[in-house]
Amino acid sequence: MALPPSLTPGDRLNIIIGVTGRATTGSRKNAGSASISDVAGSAGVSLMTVSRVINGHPRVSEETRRRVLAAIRKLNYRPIRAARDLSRGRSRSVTVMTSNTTLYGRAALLQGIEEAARYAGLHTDIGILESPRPSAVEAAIERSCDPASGGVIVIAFDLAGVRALRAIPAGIPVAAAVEINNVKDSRAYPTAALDDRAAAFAATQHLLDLGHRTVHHVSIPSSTNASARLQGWRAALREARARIPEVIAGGWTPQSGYEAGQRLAADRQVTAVLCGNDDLALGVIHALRQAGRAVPDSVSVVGFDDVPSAAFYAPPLTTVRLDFVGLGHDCFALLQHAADPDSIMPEFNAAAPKLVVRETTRPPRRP
Amino acid sequence: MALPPSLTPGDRLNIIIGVTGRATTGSRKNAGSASISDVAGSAGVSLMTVSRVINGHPRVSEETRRRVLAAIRKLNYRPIRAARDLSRGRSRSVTVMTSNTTLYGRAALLQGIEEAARYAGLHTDIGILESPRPSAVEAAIERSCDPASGGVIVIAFDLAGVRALRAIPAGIPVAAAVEINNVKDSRAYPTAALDDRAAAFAATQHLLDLGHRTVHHVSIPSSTNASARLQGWRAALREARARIPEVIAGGWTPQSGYEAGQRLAADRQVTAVLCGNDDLALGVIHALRQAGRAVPDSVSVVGFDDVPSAAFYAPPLTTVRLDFVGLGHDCFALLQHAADPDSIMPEFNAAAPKLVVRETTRPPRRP
DNA sequence: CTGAAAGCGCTTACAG
DNA sequence: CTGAAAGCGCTTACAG
Repeated sequence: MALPPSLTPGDRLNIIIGVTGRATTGSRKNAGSASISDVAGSAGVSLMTVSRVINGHPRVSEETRRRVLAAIRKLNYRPIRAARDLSRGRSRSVTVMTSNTTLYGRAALLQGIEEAARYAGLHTDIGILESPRPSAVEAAIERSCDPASGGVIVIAFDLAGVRALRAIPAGIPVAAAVEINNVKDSRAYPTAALDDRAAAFAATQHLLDLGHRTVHHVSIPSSTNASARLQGWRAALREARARIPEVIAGGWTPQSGYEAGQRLAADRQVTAVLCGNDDLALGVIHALRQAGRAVPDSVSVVGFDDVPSAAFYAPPLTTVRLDFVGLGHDCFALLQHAADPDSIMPEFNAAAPKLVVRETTRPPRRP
Repeated sequence: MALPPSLTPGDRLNIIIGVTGRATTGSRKNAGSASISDVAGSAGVSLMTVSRVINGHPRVSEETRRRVLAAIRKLNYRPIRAARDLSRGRSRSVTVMTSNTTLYGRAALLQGIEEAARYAGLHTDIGILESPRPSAVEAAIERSCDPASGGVIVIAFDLAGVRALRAIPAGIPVAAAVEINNVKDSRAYPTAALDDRAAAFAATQHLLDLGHRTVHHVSIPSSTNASARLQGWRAALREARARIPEVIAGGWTPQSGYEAGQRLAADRQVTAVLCGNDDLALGVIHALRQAGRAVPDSVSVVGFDDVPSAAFYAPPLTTVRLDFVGLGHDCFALLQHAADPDSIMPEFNAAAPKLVVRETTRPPRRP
C-alpha cells in the first residue's frame, strides 16, 4: 500500500481529527450519523435555520450561523443526499449513459461532463450500456433513469447509445453527444457534436495534397452511411475527383485495425489510409509493417482522436485532434438548458478538430 | 448524428410506445411522473402491495401482481431513487473515488467495480480527486461522501487516493484498491491489491535472465519507497547480486516517459529498463530511438499493465498484464463484506500478474 | 432574521 | 396474502 512508511494505521484517527477537527462520537439511528435536528438541538435553533445555513441562505445572522456551524462541526454532520433530493423533487446528479468507458473518446467525454457537473454542484453517475440489443438498452434505462434525475447525458456515438437516447423516458432532462449534428435530430433532442465531417475532410485532403490518388478508409462501428467521418472523407475524395474505395468496417480496437490492415496490405493500390480512430490506425500500421509495407514509406496512415500516446508511436501518428473534454462541457451546458428552458441557449466551446501532421504521412513513392 | 437515415425524429414517440408499451400520459407534480399511490389507485390495491410487487416480495397473489404490473405499465411508473434510499436508510449506490479516470488502470478498475455493482443491483457514481492537496481531498469527500452511501471504494494508487481513504468519515462502508497489501494497513481498511511485487520481480528477472547486468527503473508517481513495484524490482536485483541503480521518477504519461528516456539514453551503461506502466515505456522507447539507441537492439524495455495497444506498438511491447477489471470485482466484494461484517470474507479472484514477452526485450549486445 | 407545519415518495415494522 | 400508520431527513411554502 502506498502509505508513507512513517505512518502507521493507528494514525488514521489522528489524521481525521487533525485535518477536520471532527469528533468521532455521536452514534444514532442512521448509520451513526447526526441529523439536521440533532444539529438544531445542539445549536439551540430550529431545524429551518440549520437548513438555511447549510444552503448558504443569506438571511441568517452571523452569530446564529457561527453557532450552527460549530454544532455541525461538533456533531460531524453532513446532509443525507436522499433526503435533500426527495424534498427538492429533483436529484442533484446527472447520469451519463455510455458503452465501454475504457475507450479514449468516452473516457475523455465522461471526464468533461464530470468536471462541468462538479463545477455546477452536481454528482455524476454512470449507466453502462452493455449491448445495443433493445432488451439490454431497456434494462439499462430501467436501472439508471431515475424519474427525478437531475438529467441524463447519453453518449450516442454508437447504436446502443442512439437507442438509449430514444428510449429515455419523457420528463427527464436529456442531452446527447452525437457523431453528427443534423437539423432534424437536434429538433428531437438537444445534441452536441464535434465537427467530425470537417475533420475527416481535412485529413483526407491532407493525404490528397501529398499526391495520393485516393484514400482508403477503415471505419469505426458508429460510422453508418450517414456517419460524419464518412461524409467528410467522401466529400474530399469527390471534390478531388478521386475514386471512392469501398469502406473497410473496423471495430474500436487495435486488433480490429490489425485485421483491416491485413486486407489493405494485400492490395497494392493502397497508398493512403484514413482510420476511424487512433487505435485502429495502430493496428493497421502494425499489419502493414508485418506485410512488408512500411509506414509512411509505402503507405501513409492518418488516425482520428489524437490520444495521448499517438505522438509517441513509432512512427509518431498523423491524426486529427478531437476535443472530447470540451464536448463534455458543452453537453452538460446543453443539459442545463434542457432542464430549464427559460435559460439561454449555451454557446459551444469545444475546440474545432485540428489536423496534427506527424510522421505517418508523406507523398506516395514514384513508381 | 448516428440515426439511421430512414428514421425521422417523429418516430421517437412511436419507438418509445412500441418498445415499451408505455403511454406518455399522466402529468403530475413531480416532473410529470406517476407515484406509487397513483399505481395503487389505478390497480385498486394499497400502496403497500405495489411496493411488494416492485420489490419482488413473494407473498403477493398472482392475480394481484398482474393487476399491479398492468397499472405500472399503464402509468409508466418507476420508483424515485431518493424516496427509496431515504426510507431504507441506505442508498443503493457505491461511489468510486479516484483521480483521472482516463488513465488505463483506473478506467479498467472503474469498469470492474461498475460491473460488479450493477450485478448486485447498485449504481455507481464517481467522485473525482482533482489534486492530492488536503483541502482538495477534503472538498472531494465533502462533495461525494453521502453519510447514507451504500459504500465508497477508493482507488488509492496515488497520494490523493491514500489521503482520501484516510479521510472517509466513519460510518460509511469503505474498501480500497491499493498498490500493495500489507498486514498493518489491511487491518485499518479492507484493501485489495494485485501482486505488483511479484509482477515487478518477474519482469526484472526476465531481463536478468536475458543476460543484462542490471535493470534500470522508471517509476510511476505512486511508487514511494514502499512501492510494491519498486520492492519487486529491487528484490530481483538483490537476489541476482546486481547493482541497484537510482530510480528515475516518472509521471503517468508517455511524455514523462519520454523525458526519463532522454536521461536514460545519455547513459551508455543502460541496457535494460523496467517502466512503471506501458505509457511510460512508450515514451522511453521513443526517446531511446531518437537518441539512436534502438529497442531492443541496444536497450531492452519492459512495461507494466498490458494496455490493449501494447501488442501493436512498434516493436510490440514486453509487459506485465494486470487484471484491473478483476481487481475491481474484488474491491466490490470487499465492500459488500465491509457493509455487512456478518458476511463471509470474499475470495479474491483477480488473475495473477502475467509477464507477456513480446519484442522489446532480448539479450544485451556483446561489446 | 427565525420557526412550525406539511409534504416529498417510498419502506419498515406491526396488524389482521 | 393485504393494509393503515409512522417515519426516513430534508426543503418548500407560509407566517411572524
